[in-house]
Formats: sequence, structure tokens, C-alpha cells
Amino acid sequence: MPLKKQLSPRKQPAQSRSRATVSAILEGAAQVFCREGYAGGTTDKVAKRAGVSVGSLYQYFPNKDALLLALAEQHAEEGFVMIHRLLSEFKAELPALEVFLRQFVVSLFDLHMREPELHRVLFNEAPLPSEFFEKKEAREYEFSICVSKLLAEHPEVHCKNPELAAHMLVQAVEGLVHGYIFFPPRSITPKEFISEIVFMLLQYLSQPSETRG
Amino acid sequence: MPLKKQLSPRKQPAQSRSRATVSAILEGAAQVFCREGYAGGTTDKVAKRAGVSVGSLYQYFPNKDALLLALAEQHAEEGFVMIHRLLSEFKAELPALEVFLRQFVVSLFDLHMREPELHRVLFNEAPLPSEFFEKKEAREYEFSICVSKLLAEHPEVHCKNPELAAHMLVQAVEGLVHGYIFFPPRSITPKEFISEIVFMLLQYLSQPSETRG
Amino acid sequence: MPLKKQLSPRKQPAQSRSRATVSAILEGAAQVFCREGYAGGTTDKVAKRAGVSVGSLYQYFPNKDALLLALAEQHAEEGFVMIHRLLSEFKAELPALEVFLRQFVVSLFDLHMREPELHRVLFNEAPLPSEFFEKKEAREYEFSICVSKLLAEHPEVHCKNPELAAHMLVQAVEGLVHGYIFFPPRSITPKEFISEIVFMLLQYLSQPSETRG
Amino acid sequence: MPLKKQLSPRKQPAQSRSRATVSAILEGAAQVFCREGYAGGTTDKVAKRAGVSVGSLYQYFPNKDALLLALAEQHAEEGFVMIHRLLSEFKAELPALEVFLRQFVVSLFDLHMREPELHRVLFNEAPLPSEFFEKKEAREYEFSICVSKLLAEHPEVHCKNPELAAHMLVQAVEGLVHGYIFFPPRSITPKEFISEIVFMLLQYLSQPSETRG
DNA sequence: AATGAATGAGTATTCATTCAT
DNA sequence: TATGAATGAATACTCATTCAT
Repeated sequence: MPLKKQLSPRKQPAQSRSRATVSAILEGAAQVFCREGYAGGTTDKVAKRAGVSVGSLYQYFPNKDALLLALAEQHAEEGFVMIHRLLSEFKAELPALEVFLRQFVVSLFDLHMREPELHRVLFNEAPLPSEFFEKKEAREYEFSICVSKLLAEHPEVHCKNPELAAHMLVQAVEGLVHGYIFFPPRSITPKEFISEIVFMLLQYLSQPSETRG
Repeated sequence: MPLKKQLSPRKQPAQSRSRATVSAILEGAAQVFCREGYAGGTTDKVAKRAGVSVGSLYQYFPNKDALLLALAEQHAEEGFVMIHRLLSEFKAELPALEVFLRQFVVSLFDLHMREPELHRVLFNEAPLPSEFFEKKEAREYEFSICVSKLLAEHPEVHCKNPELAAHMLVQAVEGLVHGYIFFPPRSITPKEFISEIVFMLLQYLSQPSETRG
Repeated sequence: MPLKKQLSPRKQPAQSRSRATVSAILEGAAQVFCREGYAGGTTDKVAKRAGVSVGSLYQYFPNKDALLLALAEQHAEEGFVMIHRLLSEFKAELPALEVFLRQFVVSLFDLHMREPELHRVLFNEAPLPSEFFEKKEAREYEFSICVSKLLAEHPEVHCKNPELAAHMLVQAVEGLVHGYIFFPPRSITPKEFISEIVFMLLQYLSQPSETRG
Repeated sequence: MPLKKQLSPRKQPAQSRSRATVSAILEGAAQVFCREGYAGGTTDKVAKRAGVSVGSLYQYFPNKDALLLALAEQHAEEGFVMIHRLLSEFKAELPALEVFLRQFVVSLFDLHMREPELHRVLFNEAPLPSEFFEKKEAREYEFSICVSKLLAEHPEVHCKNPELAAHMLVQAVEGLVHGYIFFPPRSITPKEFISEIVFMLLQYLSQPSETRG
């Protein structure tokens, strides 16, 4: 019954004016969804805040969820770009493992800190389509491969299954940071927290895992 | 304007008949929200599936979100009970660290696996009130304290700050398991995954952390 | 379509206990409707305030409007009793016209002042059945006749049509008092107001109306 | 808890299309509330009768009661206009007192006769906000002042307190006419009734009131 | 007779979406 | 292309009333 809705943007904004409109809409959407949550963020409010009419909004986005999706993808994209940049740097010149890990954790931390509320709405309230997550997963997999190669090459790293290690790395950081952002324990400072994650990963990656069952 | 809605149950079901009604409603709610998500799970559907009238539903739950909250609390309660049992066992007789960790991870894993879709709806779609999370956090803090004591006593554990370690332990497992459940990477089996988490924590806890900045 | 609902009390409370219950319900209804208005006055609230169960309420009153009707009739009854007493007194010994009129106005004024809010709810909010008004009218007509006889006999009164005069008397006082109670003009004291009504009626009744067309 | 609801119109209908819509809605509301009373007059029925969608109704009226309020204000406005016109005429050329009074009574009578059932619903059933009555009172006070000036100037009028007299005049007529419309006594014709009111007021106003206590 | 849990028709209101202008 | 008035399906929630206990 729930026919898969159209979620991709209706038209590619070719003209620069259109591109500005689309940006304005997305910016408005981000603000409105932050302030009002998913359910409270109506398309009317988004349009009004973006300074356009609802009609125009629907010219570029086929429905409300397409807005959410676009926002989520934009957010994810930023993350991907960041990781990509990081990996590029490190490919050029492999740093000490700790430096690499800290860099990685800090970047993800910053990314989450940028717009925590929007992030929360996007990932803890909005019914994002599974397509999004599949795509996200696919991209993350790519990165896993990259990371696993880095790990495999790195002299400080000893691990049997770099791919698995890479996945653990990404997921553990993601999970820890996510939890920290939304319910920061009063007694732990960000600096402490980041250092502790780095330490944990360092231990994890630098020990030969032969001992495991 | 968004006055805090009443979310606590309307009346305590004293009679056995009422208690059965309340159970039926919660059971129905779990099923409906699983199938239809938060937005699609209407109170009418819940009542119908529970085999009661909407009126009865509203006799015990002041509104839709109270239903979600009750479900979430029930879910959380199960988790707390499980952890509590675990810790009690371990207090009686301290096992090898690896055994302890594995037990812990497996338990959390099972808990998430029980009703993954409901879990997803509850924590990734429903606008649970912050009170819920505060309460959850408070309980988790208690457990952190217990865990930290265990860690402090444990001969295999070397860590400067057992409280911080306990927090990391809980959050890392939570985050990793959560991520794994919802988007299980095809290439990693649950067994492998669990073992890897255990290994990671083992490394983290058993190494003296004096080296850290 | 709107089948005429049953409005008369379901059973005559023969036992004294039942009579007490009925009184309690009416008392509760009066309080609740005062506080909450017609729409806000639910049968549950009425029952609770009366200290009985909804079921018991429905044992004596077939539906919500029967409650209103009973209240209205009770209120009207008080008025009738009062007027009746007044007329009886005056039949025994005819007083000066002004005394009679003042007495009359003051009585009606007091009657309205007793429970103005209930009165308002009853007559300005509740959809009382036309039967009530017909019955009320009939009773008022009876009184008109009595009053007209008094007027006809009174030496100070000169009027061609005592029946009409009686009707005007009753209606004018009713209307003026009603208006005064609900929206009392700040600048006019009750005493002043009552005196002015008496004066008006005095002029009206004591002048020969032969001049009229 | 009963937060004062928004009752003022949502948007001023600027375009001619919108103005037509608003008119249609009010017309439909008048008809529906007449036929079905306050409680029975649902917003769906109103919209259907007006030939618009419920959505459109709510575009211009924030809720059901705002509809009632608008209707009441429209009704009151007509009355005010009528009285205003009357007073203007009389200011230009002062007529005989009887002519003035008859004119006044007849006008009010006609106003009530126009849509008696709507009038009843509006003032005897609908929970109009007190603001409405305060505003109405304020306007009526203005008119009282005008009328009192007329009375003060009029050679046929002898009264100590023209302001009080004006108030009595307005309220008595209002009350008598109101009562007559809703429960017209079979034995009194409108003509007779109007004449009798005029006579009463004539006596009241033309006699020196020095005699009063 | 009394209770109060259960009922479910009924309604106000919202908001994503369309389309005439 | 832009607008925003119009649409109406969808839904949370109430409350008069019933009836098993």
C-alpha cells in the first residue's frame, strides 16, 4: 500500500537563480526542522522561512520527505568530504597512528557539533527512507576499504582483518560521539572524551589480535 | 506554545481486567508501531489490534506519545533488569575479564535483536520526551558506578579512571550494537562482530593507560 | 432525524436514600455547570462531584440534557414559588402600587442574583428543550392572569387591558434585571436601578392609556 | 488550562476571490447554525453548505467559535448601523417623542425578526467570549450617551438623569423585544405589543421623576 | 442498586499537495 | 515560473451512554 514515494529532486536547478532558490529552501528547512522537529516542520513554514511560496518549494522537491532526504544527504556529504580530505592527506604522508586517530575523532566530533539539533531531528526523528541508509552504507563501505588499506600499510597497526578493523573504527567513533553529543555526561570534558576514544582505538589497533578466539 | 503534554499513565489499572487491557494495548502498540512506524501508527489501529476500543486506550494513556513512552520505558526496563542481573552475578564471583565482557556484549546484543524494528521506531523515529532520556541516563550512570567498581577491583584491569572507562564501555557497546542491528554489514557475522568488540574492550581495559596525554 | 429525547426523570425516587442521591446529583450538576459551562460540564464530572458513579447518575437521569432541564425547572420553580407567595400576600391585603412593584422587582432581582452564573449557563448556553419554555410560558401566563386581576382591582392602576399590562410588567422586569445581572453598567447602582424600574412601571400603570392608538 | 483561544480572523481576505469565500462561509454558517443549533453545527457542514472545503474555512477562521463570533459581530454591527442611522436622522430634526420611540422600537423589533433563530443560537446557545459582550456594552454605552443627549434636549422629556433614562430605554426595549420574539404570547399581536412598549416609555419619559425616592 | 470499565460514533483541526491565475 | 488560495483525506481525542460485575 505505501507506494514508494518519489524522493529525488524534481528538476535539476540549472539556472543560477533556481540554484539560489533551492539553497534557500534547504537552509529554511534546516532551520525550521531544528526549531520544530520533524512533525512540527511544515512545508508552509519552510517555504515562508525560505522566502518563497509553497508552490515553488514543490517545484523543486516532490514532497516533504524529499526535503529531509536532501538535508540528510547534504549532511552526509559534508561528512564524506571531510573523511575524504582526511584520507587524502594521510595517503600522501602516513602520520603516527595516534595522530591519525585523533584527527579522525576530532573531525567526526566537530561534524556532529556543527548542528546537533538538526542531526538529531534527521537521524532520531525523521523517517528517512532505507535508500538513504543503503547509500550511506555503501559510501561508508568504500571508506572502510580505504581505511583498511591505510591500516594494512601502517607499521603501528597489527590486525588480522583490516576491513573489520576499519568498520569497528568508524562505527565505534560514530556511536560514541553520537551518544556524547546528545547526552553529554557532565563529568567528562570533550577533550578527555576524545582522548579516551583515541586511546581505546590505539590499544585496539596496535595489539596483535592473534590471542582472540 | 508547545505546553508539555501529560505523558504519564492516566490511571493505574488496579483490577485484573484493567491490567489485561493495558497489556493488550501495549502489545498492540508494539506491533502496530513496528509495522507502520511512528507516524503511521494511529491510535485507532493500535486499539483495533489490541482488541479494545479507542476510548479504552485513552482511559489509560493520555495520548499517543504516552504509548510510545510506555513502550520505551518497558524496553529500557528490560535492559536494566538484564544488566542488573549480570552485575549481581559478577559481584558474587568475579570472572575473567573476557568472560565478563563477552557476557555483557552478548546480553546487549540479544536485547537489541529481540525487537529491532520496534527499537528503531522508538529511538530513531518517535519524539520521546527528554525526560525519558534523562531518566535513562540517570539509570545508566548508576550502572556505570557499579561497573566502575567492578573494573577497579578486577586484577586484569589497569585503568586510571574506572568511571570514565565504565562509561566508555557502556557507550561503545551500545553504539556499536545499535549500528550493527540497524545496518548489519553483510560481510561481518554476529559472532565475529561480538568477538571483535570484546577484543577491543579487552585491549582497552587491560593496558595501563599511563601512556596517555 | 433528531428524535425527541427522553427528558423526564427515569424513576421517581421513592426511597429517602434515592432522594438524597438525586439531590446530590443536581447539586453537583449545578456546581459543575457553573464552573465549566454547558459543554465543559461532563456527566463524569457531575457524578464525581456528586460523589456517585456515572451509572447511578444515569439511573435517575436518562441523559445529560435531562440534568439541565431538571436544574432549569428547579430554578424556575423557585421563581414561581416566590411570585406565588408574593401574590398571595397581596391578595390578602392590597398594598400601595409602588410597594407592590418594588417588592416584585426586588424579588426577581434577588432570584437572579442568587446564582447568576448557573442562570447564565442555563438560559444563555444550554439548549433547553422548547417544552421547558412552553411550560414556563404556561405558568407565566397563569401568573399574568393573577397579576392582571390584581391590577384590575387596584385603585391606583388605570389601564384598558390588564392582561397585556401584566405581561409587560413581567417581561420588562425580567428583561431589565437579566440584562443588569450579566452586564452591570458600572455607573448604576442596584438600588438606583431597582428604583428606576419601579418608577417606570409606576408611570406606565398609573396613567390612563386612553390616549393610545 | 482553558487558554484563551484565538478568535480573530486569521487573515484579512484581500483578493476579491477570498472575500467571496469568506462571505460564503459566513452565509453557510448562519444557515447551518440556524438549522442545527450551536452543537449540531459542525464545521464540516458549514463548509459544505458554503460550497468550500473545510480547509478554506480554517484558512480564514481559526476555529468554530471564531465563526460564531464573526456572525455575532456582524449581527451586532447591523444593529449599530441601524441605531446610528436613526440617531442621525433625529439629530437633524427632532421629532415628537412618540415618533422617536416608535421608530426606535420598530427598528429593534425588525432587527430581531430578521433571523430570530440565528439570533437565538447566537445569544442563547453559543458560548460567546466575554470580549464580545464587553465590546457590545461599550458601543451601547456610546449610544446611551447620544440618546441621553437627545432626551435632555427634548421638550417633551422630563427626567433628572437622562443617562440613566437612556440606559433604561435601550435595555427595556431590548429585553421586551427579545422575550417577545422567542416566545411570542399568542394573545398579543406585534402591533399591539409595539404600541404598548411605546406607551410605557412615553409615560416613563414624559413624567417628571421628582416624585421618586 | 451501585459501580466504573468499556464503548465508539462523532468532530475539530491540520497540513501535504495541487492548480488556477 | 511563481504564487498562495483551495483542497480534503487523515487523525487524535472526547464524552455521552451502556452493561457486566
